[in-house]
Amino acid sequence: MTMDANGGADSPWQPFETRRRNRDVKREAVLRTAAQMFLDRGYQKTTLNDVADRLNITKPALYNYFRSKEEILFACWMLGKDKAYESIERIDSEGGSGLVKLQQLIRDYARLMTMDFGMCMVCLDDRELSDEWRAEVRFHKRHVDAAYRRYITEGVADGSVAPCDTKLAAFAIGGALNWIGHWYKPGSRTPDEIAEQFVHLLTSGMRA
Amino acid sequence: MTMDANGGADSPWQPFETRRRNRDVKREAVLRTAAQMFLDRGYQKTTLNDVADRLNITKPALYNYFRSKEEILFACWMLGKDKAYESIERIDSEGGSGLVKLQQLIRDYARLMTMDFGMCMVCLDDRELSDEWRAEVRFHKRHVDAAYRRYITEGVADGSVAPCDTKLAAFAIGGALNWIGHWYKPGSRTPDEIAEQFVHLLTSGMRA
Amino acid sequence: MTMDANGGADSPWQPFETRRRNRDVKREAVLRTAAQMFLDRGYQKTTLNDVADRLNITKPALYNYFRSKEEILFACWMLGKDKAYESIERIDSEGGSGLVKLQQLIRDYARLMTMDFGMCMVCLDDRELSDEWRAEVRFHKRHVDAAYRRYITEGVADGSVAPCDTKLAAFAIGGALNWIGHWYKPGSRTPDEIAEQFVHLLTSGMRA
Amino acid sequence: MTMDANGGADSPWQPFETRRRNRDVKREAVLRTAAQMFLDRGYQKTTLNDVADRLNITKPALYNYFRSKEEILFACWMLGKDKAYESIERIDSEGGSGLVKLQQLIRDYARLMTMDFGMCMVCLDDRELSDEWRAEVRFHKRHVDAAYRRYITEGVADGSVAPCDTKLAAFAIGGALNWIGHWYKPGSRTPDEIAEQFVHLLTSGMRA
DNA sequence: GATGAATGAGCCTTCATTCAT
DNA sequence: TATGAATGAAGGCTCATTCAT
Repeated sequence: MTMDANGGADSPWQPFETRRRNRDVKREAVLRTAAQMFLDRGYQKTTLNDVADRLNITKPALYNYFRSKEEILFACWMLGKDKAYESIERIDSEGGSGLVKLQQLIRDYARLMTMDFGMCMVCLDDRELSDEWRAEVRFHKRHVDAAYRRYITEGVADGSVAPCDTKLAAFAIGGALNWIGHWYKPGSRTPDEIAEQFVHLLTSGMRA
Repeated sequence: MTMDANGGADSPWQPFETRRRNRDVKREAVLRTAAQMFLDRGYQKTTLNDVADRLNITKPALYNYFRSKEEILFACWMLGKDKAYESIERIDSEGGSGLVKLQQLIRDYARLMTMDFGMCMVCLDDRELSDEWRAEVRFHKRHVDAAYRRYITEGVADGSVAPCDTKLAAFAIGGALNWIGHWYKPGSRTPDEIAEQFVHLLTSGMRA
Repeated sequence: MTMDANGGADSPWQPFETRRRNRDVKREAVLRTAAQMFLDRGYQKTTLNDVADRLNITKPALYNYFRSKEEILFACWMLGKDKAYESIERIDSEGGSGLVKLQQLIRDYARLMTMDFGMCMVCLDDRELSDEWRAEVRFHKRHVDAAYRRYITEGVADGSVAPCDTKLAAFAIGGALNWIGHWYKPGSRTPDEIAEQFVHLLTSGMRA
Repeated sequence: MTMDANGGADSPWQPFETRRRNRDVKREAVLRTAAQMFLDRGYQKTTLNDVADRLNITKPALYNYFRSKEEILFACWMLGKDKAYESIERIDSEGGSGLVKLQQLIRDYARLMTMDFGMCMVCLDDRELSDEWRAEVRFHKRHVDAAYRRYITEGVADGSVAPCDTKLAAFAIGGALNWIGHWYKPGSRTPDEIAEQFVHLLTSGMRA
């Protein structure tokens, strides 16, 4: 088998940097495949053999990239979380009224819910995780939830949002958004259309 | 160690005594216990031994009331479905504007989501079920979903609801409500309070 | 439910003799039903529930007539054995040359193999029985086998049968006959036709 | 207690050592061990644990070679069938009178019945198999049976065999031979002696 | 890095049998 | 005599994980 072009000249050993990059590429492939299968048939009903088969490798090979099935699940969750955190950080840095920030978060989060790793956050059950990891997941869940509440509270304070039960309002909005992950299938409506509609549907009743 | 300290509280099976009563009572006790445990730790991670232990019986005794673990899951789901159907039928029979009907459904459904069997409908994964049963569950899910859409459509027609993307609006409302099952814990807010708040939050932006 | 005619006048308690007779009738019904089912689907794959269902009673009711499933199997075997013993006794008492006796035994045994209890002797596996019962069954098997050998030996002695390896000849004849139980289905050939043909087939080569 | 005293004799799995060899060798070892145990104590009463124990492995390891217990049973049967088919093919290719062919088949089949896989064909109950496999087994059974009938018919046609009821004659011969599997124990008579005697016993009465 | 083989733990389900009524 | 309910024991199968190569 000839070596492909992306490595060292003639040596069968690719340079360290290339090897590490290959490794990361493969790790991510495992992750993406696993995420899709977890979403498709459920975490418990997806065996590592299933995942390995789809990747054309064998089960033990997965252990080169992850220490356990649970770690794969955790990593899926973390990828989604990163996206959510990025949104929140960007929104916070951009400023604006509470309502504007809330609308931006809804927009971003709706789009996230139409993507694999976003779906993982709400479709996979954190009770599959060990105590430690579950604690971390729940911590991040609360962080996202806190952002909703914070924006609503800010909105009420700055007059852009009508007074309401902040906690329940955040749950309602979060629920509507999270649920996207449960019903979205690529098809009639694009993620952007969904996002805009949800911004409208979820905030038109909240304006001051 | 006292004999009944560990949770056999409302089990109709007294440990080794007085175990003669109505079959249906027992069947329902199995169902309620199983539902709680499924919700608490997940369907897959709940073993029939766990369920039986909590009921002070042995695993095979469960098979007097259900033919399989899966049938228990299905029965849990069906109980929740019955409640939802009752609501829809009552609302349909009582009449009123589309908006009123929608509000009534939100109210009922929010309360349902705070009860065990209601939670089962949204927290348990229908992919655990065999094809046949899953098909039935999904049929009923669509029936409930159709009610949301119907009320919205009626509201738009009778002028009580502002024109909107009916399908997405139904998903948004349904999602917010379904999600209650994922976060509700008896505590700060009563089911009725939640129901009223959700009626307000989810419909104030939809009025014509 | 009115009492049927076979008991005491007006008393709901039938006289002792009648009750005992009823009991025997029922016991035999259990036996016949069980035998047919054992033959039809195998001993292990026939559950006591199956048997009870076909009799329109419940499983524990069977225990009024038999102490265990194994005892039913044993009883089936014994019924077949009784028939075989009767044949042998009758043949011995009637006398005749060895060949005549052998032919008579073949005739009787072939017919027995077309009847339920006869089939039980060869189609049911005595390894299902406990050591004690199995020992008894095997004792009787040897007794029947011994009859074959005895008649052959007598035949050789009295000149009606050509000299041969007695033991193997008995096995060959016994095997051909026993196998009838494995293939016989009521249909093209009657038990009597089979019996006569087998007499011919199995002894025409043995004549002196 | 010595380590290898208990029967791991010909197991390719040395207890905890040197377990690297050909996959087919191991698969066949599983098969042979299972066949012996099925014959010895019956299919149902042989657990996979029993089989695994005797092979010095654990139960799930068996699943590397077979997908189910039933498949093991089926494979045992097929091995016996292959031998029978080989005989028939060879006999057909060698030609000769119907009687000669029949005698040759009796000879081969009698020897087969003294070997493990041959015994499996007649001592194991095909009702243990699923519908599909049972159908295949029965198809092959009929094929072998058809060979007996064919040779007899040919013999009658070519004058080497006296006219007779072909079907019953085939059953008689087949039964006598199959039964060998039920009584044969290595001991007083060698397989070859048995084979020769059976050729004589079963055909001397059939000559034209 | 990848694989074939093996393991240990566990779970659902079945069923003969018992017992109180 | 018959039953509904319950049990104990066991078995087949799955699967994440490990290990030697």
